[in-house]
Amino acid sequence: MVPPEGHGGGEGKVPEGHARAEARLPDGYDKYAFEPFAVAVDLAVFTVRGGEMQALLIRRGQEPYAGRWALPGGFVRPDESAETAARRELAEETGLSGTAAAGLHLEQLRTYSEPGRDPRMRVVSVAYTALVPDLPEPRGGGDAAHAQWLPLSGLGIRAEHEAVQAGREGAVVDDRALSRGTVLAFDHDRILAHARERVRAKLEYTGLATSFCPPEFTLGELQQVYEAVWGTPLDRPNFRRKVLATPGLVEPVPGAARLTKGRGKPAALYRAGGAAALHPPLLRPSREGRPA
Amino acid sequence: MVPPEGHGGGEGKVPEGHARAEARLPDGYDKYAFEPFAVAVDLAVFTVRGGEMQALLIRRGQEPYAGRWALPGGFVRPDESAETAARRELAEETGLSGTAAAGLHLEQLRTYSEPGRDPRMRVVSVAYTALVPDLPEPRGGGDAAHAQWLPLSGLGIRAEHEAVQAGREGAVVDDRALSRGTVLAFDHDRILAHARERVRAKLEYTGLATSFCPPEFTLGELQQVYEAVWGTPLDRPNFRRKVLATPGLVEPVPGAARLTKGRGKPAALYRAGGAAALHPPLLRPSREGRPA
DNA sequence: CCAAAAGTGTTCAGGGTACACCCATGC
DNA sequence: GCATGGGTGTACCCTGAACACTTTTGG
Repeated sequence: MVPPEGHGGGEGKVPEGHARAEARLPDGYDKYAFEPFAVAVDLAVFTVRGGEMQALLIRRGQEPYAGRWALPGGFVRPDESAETAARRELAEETGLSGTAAAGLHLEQLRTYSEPGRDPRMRVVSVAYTALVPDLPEPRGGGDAAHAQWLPLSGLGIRAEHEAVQAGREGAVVDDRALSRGTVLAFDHDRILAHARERVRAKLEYTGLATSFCPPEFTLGELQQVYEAVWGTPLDRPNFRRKVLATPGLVEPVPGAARLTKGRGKPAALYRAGGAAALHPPLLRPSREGRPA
Repeated sequence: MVPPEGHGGGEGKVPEGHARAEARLPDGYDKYAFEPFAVAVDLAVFTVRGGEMQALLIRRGQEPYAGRWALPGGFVRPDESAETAARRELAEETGLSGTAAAGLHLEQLRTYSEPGRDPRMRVVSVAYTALVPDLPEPRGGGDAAHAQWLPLSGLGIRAEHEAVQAGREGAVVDDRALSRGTVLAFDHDRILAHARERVRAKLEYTGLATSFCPPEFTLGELQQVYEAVWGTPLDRPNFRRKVLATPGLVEPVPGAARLTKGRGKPAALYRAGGAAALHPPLLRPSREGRPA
């Protein structure tokens, strides 16, 4: 912050830059005195389909990285925040209406600003993670049907324990050891890997898993979300008890019940609870070291 | 990302903007076709002194917000990443040499991009959190001695449970209910509150607390860090056992021992362990709801 | 000898894991 | 009836909380 002044000292720390620096007013500032940064948003949109996590990706038509998959995204417009831009892109890319997209979970992940990450110009990208339920036909409704769900397993995104082996021991996964190769355009492998790790971790201590579910869901469906994201089978009785014992995670829909796959006993329905933070957390099992 | 192309579709989604948009080349792009964004870094630098968390702040000398405290920070230069810029600013502001500052914990917090956050122009700020030990004289060694440590308790930064009361129930504190008023310049109250909450949370499941300690420290000192950050007294025997039972948190310095305040039994010395992630986590007690 | 800080031992309750068992529905 | 998924009960283990106690230093 504190643009032209530097900070407190008052010696006008404007970056010298190779920019079109005109007169740098001593008491004012010149909007165009800096090397231009483009500010964009990138979206890591996840869903759970067919028992595994999938990401919404876009096939690039032009250089650089023509033909490669990339994260959806776009520029931040002059009058909007990155958050707003991300929400707008999310609605466009999922093909949902603005009001429908407003209910989706959207969360800032982190910002990627390495100078060389786009070969054409300096682009600073604020990455967001979005979680959507398994929509019937989630692609862009109109012409932008180039968006597609792809399972993470086919994208060289490593599971955490593999990455930990590749890197050093108990690192919190800020590393780039998470993506096996360069499958996606730009640094999107890294972004997607970071986003996936964040989601995996957040399922433990937040009610995030319900964002993958439709408005009303059964505990079996919720368990499938956990199992898909963590890649671990869970004990059904214990899962059930933990979820119901966690205040604010889910709340029952009074009389409702539904069959799951045409088979078995009809299951009670639940809605997402209001609480975002879970106490106690719902820990995933094993994690190299202690048993289960 | 994917600057001038939009994404895959190929319809050149360049933001229209009130910008100096000249000819928008269909296959190329114009670096200056966008409203200029300034990209800056803001630093929330914390230490533990006198039994409480303190932040490094700077007194602003000019408008806007002249006379108010602000977070240290500065612009990202054309050839550096936000990470590099943050590291550079951290070294400048703490007065440490580059090599000494390289050892400090520095971590990206999140990015603030609301259009009106700086009244003068559009500034997108990537905020970082830094943790430093209680340095003897941590201010800028030279002329920039305007940086000062201030206890958070005097800045209207709420504790988590207060913020939770103010907001809704178990929210994960992405709210602005964390800062009581507007004490700092710009949106720095909010940034500082977010940073503090992150540090508090991260102490539970990472080895971050050692970043507040000198290279060699006693378990008593480490415990004081936890107690200061969480604002809760901890049971010494249990703390001791947990820390020593957590692989990679600390490692003993073979023969060393030191007195703590001239009094009592000399304590064994420890170094920070290599592990960043703790299993099992070191949970803080109570947290409104379950006892302790 | 006393105060202060470090370090050890022990008890006890709650929560997590594992697993056995019963219920309801479609075919 | 049988397969499939939903739901309940229970025994055991282990961690974490509480607290009593010993050790080593300076005054």
